[in-house]
Amino acid sequence: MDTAERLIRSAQQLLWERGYVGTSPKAIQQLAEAGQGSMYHHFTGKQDLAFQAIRRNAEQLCSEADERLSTPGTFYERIAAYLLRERDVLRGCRVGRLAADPDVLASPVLRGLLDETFIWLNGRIEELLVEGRECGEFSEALVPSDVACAITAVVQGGYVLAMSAASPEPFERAARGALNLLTAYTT
Amino acid sequence: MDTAERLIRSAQQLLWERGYVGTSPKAIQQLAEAGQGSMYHHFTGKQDLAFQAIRRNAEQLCSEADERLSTPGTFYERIAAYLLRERDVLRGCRVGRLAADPDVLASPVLRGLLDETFIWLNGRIEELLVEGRECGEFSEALVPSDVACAITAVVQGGYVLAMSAASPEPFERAARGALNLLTAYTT
DNA sequence: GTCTATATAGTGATAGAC
DNA sequence: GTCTATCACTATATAGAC
Repeated sequence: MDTAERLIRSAQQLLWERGYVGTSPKAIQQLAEAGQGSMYHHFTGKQDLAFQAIRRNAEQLCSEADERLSTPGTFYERIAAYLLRERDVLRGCRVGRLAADPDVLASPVLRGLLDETFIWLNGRIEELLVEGRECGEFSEALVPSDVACAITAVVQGGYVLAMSAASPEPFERAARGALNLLTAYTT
Repeated sequence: MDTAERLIRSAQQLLWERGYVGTSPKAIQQLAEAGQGSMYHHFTGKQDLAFQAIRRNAEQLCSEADERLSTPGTFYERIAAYLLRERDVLRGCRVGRLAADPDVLASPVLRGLLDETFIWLNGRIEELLVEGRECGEFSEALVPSDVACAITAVVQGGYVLAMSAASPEPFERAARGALNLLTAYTT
């Protein structure tokens, strides 16, 4: 694996674990076993490297989510598969965590990566709800665009609660709670 | 207002806006118009001051939430009043934001403040759901402990989505989505 | 209680040799 | 492409005068 690749992967890991402000170029270099000079040869600076690392993390998140959401079964089951999938909850969300980072919020280009990710995720869930409603699995009273957003939010908020508690339990309860509510709209 | 109080309030504001890692003692001093010496006279260091500021922010959050949750009306209406209350969504949650901060997570005493806050908030919402179920407003199929957690998570996740989008809209949709789901369980 | 001076370490980047 | 040197700046404190 070449140096640029090692730098990106190290940045991916550290951004996930510590956010942008909490991650220094030096820490990335050490984890990647690369020198100062290497990093600034391959990337223009911290933000450039972070951009590529965050994009990579976002792609992986979308890919993993899509896997569960595309599972066979009813639409309810597919959403349940997504919400209840095994996760290392206490690592937090590799994308959502950055939404609390002042430097990310101040940078339209970095924040844009988060925005895109959630737009995609939300849209994907909304599709399932729309289809589920059309085929009669969900009640007509269900509002797909709002409920999709609520489901996405439950996951992100579940991480926040779990990190605060230093326990995966609040995440799991929130996920079960969302499904419990969704059940009421299944016919 | 005395110096210690000004320092605490300045810290409250900066911690809310920028998190713990993103807030330096110097920035707090400048906002409070206090000198280096003053701060270290009244507090043992950054963490001590932050602890008191976060506790204050947490108390205010609980107090404001309780106000809406204690409103007159049906239990559904009280939860709706909480979810739909006017907020400056793009400021984020003054407590939840810190759940992404590596230094806060590494400090049991700081993290404990977040944990306590969400335990209280969750418990308060669960009470309403339990009472609402007992009086027949909600279906017996509703699981209060899980749904309470989901509601708390929707709010926290709503902030994450809104900050990412630099728009309050995702928060509002998530809140409406949660209520849309809850409606299905009202009799 | 508040001030200024000082200290150690870290941050984010640039320069130029190899 | 990588290395070391250097830089200006900030972070988080401590010391001691006033």
